[in-house]
Amino acid sequence: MGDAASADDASARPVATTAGARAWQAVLEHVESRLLSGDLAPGDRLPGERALSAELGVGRSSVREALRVLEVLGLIRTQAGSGPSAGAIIIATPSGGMSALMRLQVAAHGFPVADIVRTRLILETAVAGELAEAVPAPDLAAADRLLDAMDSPDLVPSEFLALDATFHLALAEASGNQVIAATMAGLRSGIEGYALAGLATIADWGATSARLRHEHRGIVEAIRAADAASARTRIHGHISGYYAETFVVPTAAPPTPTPSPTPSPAR
Amino acid sequence: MGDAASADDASARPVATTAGARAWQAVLEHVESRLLSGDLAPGDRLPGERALSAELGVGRSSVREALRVLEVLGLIRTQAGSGPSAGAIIIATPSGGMSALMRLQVAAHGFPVADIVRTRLILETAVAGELAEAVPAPDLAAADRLLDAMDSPDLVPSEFLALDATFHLALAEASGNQVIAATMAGLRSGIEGYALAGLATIADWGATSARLRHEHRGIVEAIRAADAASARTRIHGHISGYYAETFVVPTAAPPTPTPSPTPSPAR
DNA sequence: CGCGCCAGTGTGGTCTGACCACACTACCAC
DNA sequence: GTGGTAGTGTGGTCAGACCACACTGGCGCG
Repeated sequence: MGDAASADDASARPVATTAGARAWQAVLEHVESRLLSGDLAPGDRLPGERALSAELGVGRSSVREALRVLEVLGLIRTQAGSGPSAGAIIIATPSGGMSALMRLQVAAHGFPVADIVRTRLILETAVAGELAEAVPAPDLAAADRLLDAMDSPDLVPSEFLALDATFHLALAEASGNQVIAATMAGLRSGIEGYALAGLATIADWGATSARLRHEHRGIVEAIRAADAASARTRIHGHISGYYAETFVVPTAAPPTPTPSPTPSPAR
Repeated sequence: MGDAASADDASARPVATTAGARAWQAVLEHVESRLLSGDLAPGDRLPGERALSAELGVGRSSVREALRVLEVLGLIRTQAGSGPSAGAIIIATPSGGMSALMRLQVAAHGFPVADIVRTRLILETAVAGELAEAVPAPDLAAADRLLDAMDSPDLVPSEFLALDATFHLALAEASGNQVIAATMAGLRSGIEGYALAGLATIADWGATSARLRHEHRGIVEAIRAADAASARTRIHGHISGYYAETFVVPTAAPPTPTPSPTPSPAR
């Protein structure tokens, strides 16, 4: 299947509101085209299932199958009852869909954990570097709050890990790149189980958490100091260090390239 | 999954085979747990919809909604009829799900096109660097074939672009990182429409395509020469160059960091 | 005996109609 | 005016019924 363009590709590109071998795909395409045309935008309500069913000439079950997909993909939120907040409402929360995708693919052995870690390494290293180089200093308030919360001495490891994950996500969000932020959320979700399992292999949690906290501070510090090289190196060591400590994940990639960016285009 | 508003970290983790406010979620969780336990693996057939329905005590429609999600996410392939290839079969083809996710999120304005391009830049630059540094020289045969195909003089622009996309995907696949390969496939799918639209803004297609072909050769050449720095710089310039030429997408990130991998701190 | 056709069977795909729980709305009694 | 209640429309779920399809097996013909 790894052949050239369009081998599988679940949804064809007919674009037409109709068409589609399967009825539910027609619904998906209809919604997509209305989204692309600007007819539908985040915040809008989709027609009711029965209305959509009648409008497209398909059964309600088919409409529901499509809506289910949209819901899992983080495109809509459904709410029973009546009133302004009821029905299927367009939202754009990719992290949910990304998380579901990653978790299931890991479960089905579609994504090796090592690949996820390596991808995290690449993305986070790049994010740290970008944050450090960002001209208008990025807003790290959320990250700071999380670091403070992680200093609380009575956190159980799993709580600490949750804060840790949120901290890394906060950095990605601070970069302003929504694709990276959502991808990071998904990656983390995919390896969550493994990170928790790795917890058991840590001998001295106190020492490890202290080290992690220190590394976190160092990363934020490097970003604030606009020291991209240091930020990249630190975050790379931080991530690969944790996985090296908990379970064997060949990090493969070199610690990190030095920055030396060209002066740079504005943005 | 409706974590839109509140802190989204840990949510949707019931894990239990049962549970789940909605019936279709129970099915999803059941499949996921069987996947995690190794009870189900790629290549296996899921029980029939009717059997699953009876087994879990939910209606067939609910089972179907869950299967639809699994199908879109690239986890299963369904085939009507009878025989060994019929039914719902576990596969692990994340690129399909990733593509659907990206396309729809872009359509719903959940993902700005600029962020996708920036992410592509980061991933591809890293991939090029890794390929150049890979100890057992990576297999670039697929990439070579695509480059040869792109030399054909009678390609229409859209065909050329399709080959171009496949070439970039081939590089990602050569890196052996499935997460990156799938992500790249998704990213490309999300901006496909924009790339095609940008085609119209190119004045001299012949010159542009010649330049692209030359840049491609240069990238592969740098990788073969194990010149990571050059590979990174070239691919960064290649990608940002095309988008700069077709439509305004602030590439933001600096051309690319120089390599200087761990082992040999040359320079 | 061998080959080809065809009913049988089980699968996913779809539709229909029904019921439930819920949330909001409107109305009516006090 | 205030309170509660019936009404209405939504998604959520279920049950049953077809259909198209692909494979299986047996039957009949050569």
